[in-house]
Amino acid sequence: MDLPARQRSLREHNLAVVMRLVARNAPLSRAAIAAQSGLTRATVSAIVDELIAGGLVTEVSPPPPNGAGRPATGVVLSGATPAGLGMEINVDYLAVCVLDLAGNVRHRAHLTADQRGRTPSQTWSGLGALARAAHKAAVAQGLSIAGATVALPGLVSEQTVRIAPNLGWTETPIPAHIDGVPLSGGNEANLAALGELHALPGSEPSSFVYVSGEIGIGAGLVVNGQLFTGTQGWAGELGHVTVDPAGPDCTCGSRGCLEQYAGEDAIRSLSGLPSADLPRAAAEGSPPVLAALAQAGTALGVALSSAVNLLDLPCVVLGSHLAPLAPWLSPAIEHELQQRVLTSRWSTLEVRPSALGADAAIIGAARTVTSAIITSPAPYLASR
Amino acid sequence: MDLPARQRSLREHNLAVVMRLVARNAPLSRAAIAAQSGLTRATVSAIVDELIAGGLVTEVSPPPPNGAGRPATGVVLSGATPAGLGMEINVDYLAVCVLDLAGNVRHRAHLTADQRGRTPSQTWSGLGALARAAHKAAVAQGLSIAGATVALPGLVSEQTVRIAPNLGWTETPIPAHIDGVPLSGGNEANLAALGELHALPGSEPSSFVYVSGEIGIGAGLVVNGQLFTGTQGWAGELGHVTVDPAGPDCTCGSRGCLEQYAGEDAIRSLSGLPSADLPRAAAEGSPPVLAALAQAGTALGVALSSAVNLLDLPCVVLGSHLAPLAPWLSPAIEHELQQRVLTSRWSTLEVRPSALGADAAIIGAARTVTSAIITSPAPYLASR
DNA sequence: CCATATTAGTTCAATGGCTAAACAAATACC
DNA sequence: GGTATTTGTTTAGCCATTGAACTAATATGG
Repeated sequence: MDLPARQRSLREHNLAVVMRLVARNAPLSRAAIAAQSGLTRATVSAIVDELIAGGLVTEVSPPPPNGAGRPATGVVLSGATPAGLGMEINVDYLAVCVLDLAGNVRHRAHLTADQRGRTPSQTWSGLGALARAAHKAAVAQGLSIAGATVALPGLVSEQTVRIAPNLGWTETPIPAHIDGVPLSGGNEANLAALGELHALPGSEPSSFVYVSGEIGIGAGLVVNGQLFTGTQGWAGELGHVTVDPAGPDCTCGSRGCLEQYAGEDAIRSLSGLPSADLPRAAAEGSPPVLAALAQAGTALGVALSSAVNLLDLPCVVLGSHLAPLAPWLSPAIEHELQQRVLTSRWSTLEVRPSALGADAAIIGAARTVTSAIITSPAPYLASR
Repeated sequence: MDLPARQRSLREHNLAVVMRLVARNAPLSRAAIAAQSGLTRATVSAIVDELIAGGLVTEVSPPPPNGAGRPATGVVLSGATPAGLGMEINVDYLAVCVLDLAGNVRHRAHLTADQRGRTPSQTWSGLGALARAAHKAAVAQGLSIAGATVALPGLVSEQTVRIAPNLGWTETPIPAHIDGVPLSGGNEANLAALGELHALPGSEPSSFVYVSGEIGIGAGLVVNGQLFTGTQGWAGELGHVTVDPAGPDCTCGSRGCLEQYAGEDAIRSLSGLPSADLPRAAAEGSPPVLAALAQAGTALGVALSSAVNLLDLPCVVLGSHLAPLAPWLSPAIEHELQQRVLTSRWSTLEVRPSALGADAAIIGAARTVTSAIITSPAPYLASR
C-alpha cells in the first residue's frame, strides 16, 4: 500500500538522492551535487551537513584549482562507520566478508568444509564463528556492522530455506540475528548477481542473467539495474528449464532439465572423467573434456535462449564453477543465442565470465546491507 | 535518475495516494480515506477538494446511517471527464474502445478487415477513421480523451514497430497523434495482460503469464500487479521458447519453437483440417482436432514450465484464439506444469481462459491512459 | 598590487503542504 | 433535550525547500 507523504518525507527522499549521487560519482562538490540533483545549493548544504553528522559521508581535500572561483570541497561516502556483513553457506565451504559503505572489502574469510553430513544447526554454528571473527575485525577497524545477509544454495522465502537440495535442507529457519546483528537470507544466485552488478565498470550492461553453476544451476536476473525475483522470490530456476522434453530424468521429478546437461556432475559424467580438474583438463586440450564442454555449452545456449526470449536480457554472466570454463563454453552458447533469440538482430548478445569469481555471493550479500543505507539513509540516521 | 523532492512533491504524491485508494475501494468517505491513507482528515479534505475541482472524483449520496454521527459523503472516480482511447491493429481486424476513469467501456467498435495486403499507411488511415468516430462519440457523452494507446502484434520500442511479422511490418513509425490525441503504442500481449489484470476480482492472482495465441504466440508477464517488459520492452517472446532443440524450422531462423507446435496454423496443420472452426470441432469431439489440441497443450506446458521456473508466476491465462480452446488445452498444460515446475509442490499452479476475451488488448490499451491519470493525477490537473 | 569576475558555500526570509487541536455539522440514543 | 459519536472544516504552528543576498576564495588583467 502507498505511504502518505509528510514534511519529513522530503528530507528523507533528498538524503537518498544525494547519497546515490555521491555513491555513483565521488568525489562530488556540494555545488556539483546541486547541479546534478536539481536541488538548490542551500538545500544540498543542509543535507550534506546532516550526512556528515551521521557519519555517512566525509569531506576530502579539494583538487587543484583550475579556474577562477572558490575551490570546491569533495564529498565522498564514508569508509569509517557502517558496514555490511555478507556470508555464504555452500556445499563445500563457508565464507564471510565485511564491506564498507564506499564498497571496499575490509575483511574476508573462507573455510573449506563439507556441509553435506552436518545438521543445519551445526552449519549455523560454524558460520556463527566466522561471523564473530569478522565482527571483531570490523570493530577493530572502527566499523560498525549495520546488518548481515547470508547466501544459500536453494529457495528462500520469509526468512526460511524452503529447500536446498545439495545441503539436504528442507524448511530450515534462518536465525533472526547472528552475533547480535540482524540477519536475513537470500538465494545465492540472486545475491551473486547483485555483487556482479556493482562490480561492472560505469554504465553497461545493467541487465544480465547471472548463471550460478554447481551441481545444480541457478540464475540471478538483473533488469535495468534491478534484481528480478518474481512473485515469491523464486525466479531464476534456470537449472530446471527444459532442454529436451524427452531427455534424462532429473532429481526434481521432471525430465530433460538443463542441470542434467550442464551441472558439474553432468559435465564430469559426460567427459568420462569423474575426478578431473575441469579447467585444467580443458586448458590441456583433453578431447573428452572439450567434447563434454561443447555439449554442455549447447544445452546452456538452448536454455539461455529461452530465458533471453522471455526476459529480454542482453548479457549472460557465467559464475561459480562455470566461470573458469567460460572460454570453452562460450562459443556454443553464443552460437545458440545467435540462432534462437528473436531479437538478436537488434541487440548484441554477450557472454562473459564473472568479474568477482568466487566472491560474488558474499559481496552481493554484504551489498544488500550497504545499498539499503545508500538508498534510504534516513532510517539509519534516525537509529543513531 | 532520481528526481529531487520539492514542496509541491508532497501534494502530488498524496493526490495519487488518494486517487489510488478511491480507485480500489469506491465509494469512500473522506474520513475513511484519512484512516486508510494515514493522512489527517484536514489534508484529505483539501486533496479531495482539489480532485473534485479537477473533475477527477465526484461525491455520491451518503449511504443510510448506521449509527450515531454525521452521515458520510462518498467519493468515487468521476465518469464525467477524462477517458482513454484504446485501439488494436490485428491481422484480421481493427478495434477501438473508450474507457472512462471509473473503468466503464463507453464506446466500442470493431472492423473485420484483412490487414495483410495493406501498407502501414493504409492501416493507420483505417484506424484513424475508427478513432475519429470514437472521439466524436466520447465528446457526445461529455468525455474528453486524454490519450490513446494502440496494441500491435510485434516488437515495439521507442514509438516504432520494430517488426510485426504477421502484418509484414518492419521499422514502422507509430504516429505521435491520432485525431489530435497523443498516441503511443505497445505490444498486444503486454496490453492484453494489463487489461486482464484489471478485470480480476478483488485481489488474487496478481501474477500471471498471459498467453496471446494467434499465428504467432506472445506473452504478457504480470508480477505482483506490475507488467514486466524486460530491458527494452521485448520480454514475453514465449512463441520462440525452445520446445525441442531438434524440432521443425521456424520462420524466426531457430528450430523447435513453441509456435511451430501451438500457433493457430500449427494446430490446424496437426489436425489435418486447415479450415476447421477449432472450438466447434473440439466441442463436437473431432478426434484429429482433439489429438492436435492435446499435442499443442503438451508443447505449451513444456514452454510454460520453463517460463514459470524462470519467472515464478503462479497462473497461466490463455487469451486470443487459445481462450475458447482452453477446456481442451488445459489438462495437458496442467500435467506438464505439475511435472516440470520445481515449485509446484509449494504453490498451486492455475490455468484459466481470459476473462476479457477479444477485448483484452483494447481495454488494456485504454487502461494505460486512465491508469496514468490515477497513478499520477498532478500532471493532468496542471494541464487543465 | 588592486579591482573585477567567477565559482563555492552559507545565511535568511518567504512559501506552501501537512499537522494537531478546536470547532461546526449532523446523526443516534437515553 | 442533553450527551455521545462520527464526519468534515478551520486555524495556527512546524518544517523543508526556495530565491536572493552575502561571504569566502580563487584567477586574471590593467
